[in-house]
Amino acid sequence: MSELDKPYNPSNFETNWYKLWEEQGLFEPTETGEPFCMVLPPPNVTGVLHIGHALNQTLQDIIARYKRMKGYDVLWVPGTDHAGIATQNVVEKELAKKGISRFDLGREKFIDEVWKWRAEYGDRIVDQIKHLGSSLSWKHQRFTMDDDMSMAVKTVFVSLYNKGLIYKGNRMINWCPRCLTALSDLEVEHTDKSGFLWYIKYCLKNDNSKSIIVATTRPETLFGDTAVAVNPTDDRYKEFIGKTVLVPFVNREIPVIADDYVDPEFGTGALKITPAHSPNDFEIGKRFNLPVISVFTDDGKMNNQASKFEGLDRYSCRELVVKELKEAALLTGEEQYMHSIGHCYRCKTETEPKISEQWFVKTKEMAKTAKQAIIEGEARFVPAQWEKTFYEWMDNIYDWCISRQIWWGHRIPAYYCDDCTKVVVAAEPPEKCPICGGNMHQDEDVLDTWFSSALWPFSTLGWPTDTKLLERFYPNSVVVTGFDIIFFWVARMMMMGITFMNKVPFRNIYIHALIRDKHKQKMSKSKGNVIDPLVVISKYGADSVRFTLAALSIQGRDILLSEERIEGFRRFANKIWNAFKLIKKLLDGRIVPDIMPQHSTTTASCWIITEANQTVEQISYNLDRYHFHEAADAIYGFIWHKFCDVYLEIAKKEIKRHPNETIFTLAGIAGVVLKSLHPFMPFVTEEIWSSMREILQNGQTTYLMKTRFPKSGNGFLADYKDEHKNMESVLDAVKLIRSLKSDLDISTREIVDVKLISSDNSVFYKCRQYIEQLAFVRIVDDNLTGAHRIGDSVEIIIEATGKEKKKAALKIDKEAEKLRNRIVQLEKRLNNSGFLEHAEHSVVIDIKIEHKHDLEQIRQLEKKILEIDKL
RNA sequence: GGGCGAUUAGCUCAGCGGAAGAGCACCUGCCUUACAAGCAGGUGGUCGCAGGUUCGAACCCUGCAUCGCCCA
Repeated sequence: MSELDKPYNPSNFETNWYKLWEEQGLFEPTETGEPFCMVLPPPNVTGVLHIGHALNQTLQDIIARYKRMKGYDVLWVPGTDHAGIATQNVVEKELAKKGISRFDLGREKFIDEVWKWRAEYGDRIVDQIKHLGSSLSWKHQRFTMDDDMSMAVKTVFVSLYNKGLIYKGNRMINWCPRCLTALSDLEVEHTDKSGFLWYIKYCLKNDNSKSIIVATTRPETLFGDTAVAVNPTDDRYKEFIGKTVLVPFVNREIPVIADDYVDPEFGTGALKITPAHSPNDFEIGKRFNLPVISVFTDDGKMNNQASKFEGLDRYSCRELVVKELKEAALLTGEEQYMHSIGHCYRCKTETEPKISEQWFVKTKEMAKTAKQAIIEGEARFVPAQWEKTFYEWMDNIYDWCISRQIWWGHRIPAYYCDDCTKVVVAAEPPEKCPICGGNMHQDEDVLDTWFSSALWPFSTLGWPTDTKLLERFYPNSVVVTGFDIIFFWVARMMMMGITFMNKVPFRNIYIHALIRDKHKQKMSKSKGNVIDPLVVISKYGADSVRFTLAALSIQGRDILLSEERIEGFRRFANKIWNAFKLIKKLLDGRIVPDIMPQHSTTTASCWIITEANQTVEQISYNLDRYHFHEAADAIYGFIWHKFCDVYLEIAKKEIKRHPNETIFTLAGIAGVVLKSLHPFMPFVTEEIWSSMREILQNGQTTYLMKTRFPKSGNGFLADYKDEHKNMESVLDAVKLIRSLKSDLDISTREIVDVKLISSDNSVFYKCRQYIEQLAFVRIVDDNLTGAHRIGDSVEIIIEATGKEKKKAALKIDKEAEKLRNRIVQLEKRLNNSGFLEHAEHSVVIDIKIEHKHDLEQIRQLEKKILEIDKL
């Protein structure tokens, strides 16, 4: 028994197809056709597939399959990211369960543990990806810590260092006291939190009676204060400038300084200056040559600068300081205050600004070039609105802190001499110091994970080796990603790509939305509103999940996803399944002739071919510009409301009247449907294709995946304008009859007599069988008296009693009302000389035609109303 | 504080100068030989507010309001 004879159940076949496609090498590039390349944004090796991945990959897979079917040579590079901090955290947690810290193991053994972990769990997300149907070129799979990826990283580092674009410097960075590493600006998430603004009294040295009150959100940093600053124009504090005040608890003498930076409106207009713990204060400190006194240890505790508070963590210290200030009458106020606090993007711990010696990439020039490339159209954002955001960021970029004080990652290829100050930066470790011959030791730090992913579009293709792959597939065609990593990833790929390949890394940058729940809430485990792609795939099938994500992908809008939506599109999959069950039955094993008639002869065939032609055009047009929603909508509407609702219904009988014509059209359109749906729903379409192999493929074995995407206007698909118009008139009549029958309380399936009146009756006579079949009527020539309905091209009459007629007439009244309003509108325009003079000629003509048509219709309607009134 | 975006049917959104559309939801009939996971019919909107440009505005411009996101 073929699968098609059973009810639709995607779990019966999805996994098998993926295995087959992969085994047959259908995901790999073929070296024929125009090259088309994408790199998958590499998911974290520690990660599990979430719905965001599902969206990202669905869209890419639609592109990949579509392009393949269009004859492109598609390379879609898969891979995973070593995710430095995240992975290290995961493995450290595992070890902690056994009571072991990474310091117990030491660097080498710890790294071994991470590799072991990777060997065991690293393929988890890769397996999950396959459930989605993503047609990734697995033979080209990469991991950011592979040897050749490491070589690319080292080569880039050395080159940038030699160009002076990488330097080591002592600067203010963001520090995570839990991960114990520096972070880049981007890796700090700012969120508004409710805190307090405390007002603290700093007494004048030698004059306890006078004091200056500062406002601060961080009283625990006062041990690091080295000045109090006021605005030079602030009259309140003029007398204090240049004087000395005492830091509470430690009584350190610090100056009162005047600086424009201070906002007199904020707090008391006086600021405590702690250069070691605030970027702004650090700048002021530089201007005034203030000492920099750090009060925290690396793990966020108070150090020996905090006198008796030493050893407390930052938060308890804050509490205690406030309490004791209160007791000492140095706290003059306390108010609720919302302020923005930085958090580590990996562990959500509050970060600390910290002065530290780190490695940096000079980004200003590279950013300028990257921006220029977008301006000149070398690469293009879709939707274009992201350009502005991109420019904004590139204009305000700071140097990128790339060193991390962790162990898992690409170790910085810088070597220091044990005996002198020589530093060697090289891909290969130097044996001896080139100056003094001393031993060299490598920098302890590793690089920011994003440093290696910035090279992804060319490192995965073999760079720095000059490979065929690189030559063929760089620049990549498009990169598809979420807006949340435009800066983390896209911008850095742009900078690195241009610097090392002299070309942008990709021509198009498609930015997709974020997925939220149906209440517009972000999905999060703590809220319990996550949709697990693997769960919904097993419930509804990957095809339904994919189609849902594509259908909801409207440019520039967030996706509001719920299981109900997926369920809805599963109905669509089911509809398709059943439609093909019917097609198979209708074709009854007949092989479609090789030579198809060049011109269709029946009205219904011409109509459905025309509709299919237009649908294929719409899908191509919209996929080419990344309008996934519109493309999905076109195929959905065509299949359900044109092919199933109309053509298949007609075909049930038409196949007896015009067997050849109908078989050819049915099979032809069936092929078009499967092919144009395949990028969206690869599994069910391939399954149906295979079960109809004899019929649709003339007995040959081919994968649907390998067939060509339907082309509009290719001889089979064409616009049969006249017949299409005729069919629309027929469908108009059907709609009128169904509606009138419903108003007359005649059941849908009850066959009644109907009379059609039209200025050109030939169409309705030619197609009378369609009408009779679809509307369940008998078309008669007798002059019926009864209820009427008037449409655009035809008037219909069904016999009815007076009472029913009155009921049906209500509708006519309503229609007449609408029509009259419309005519008034049209006449207003036609009587407006401005309109006649300025409007485009064709518009005026259209309006005139419409007006004439409406007048004719209202005339008929009013005639009917008169007749009915006489009853 | 700076920037970006949104505001159209009950909900989610198309439309982005020629006069209001879809899907879902809802209501009413139907167990109809592919599908009740279905079929047929139907209800529903001064397109956020106020000005302006235009013969003509949901669409362009200017303000305002509300919401969301990013950056400081």
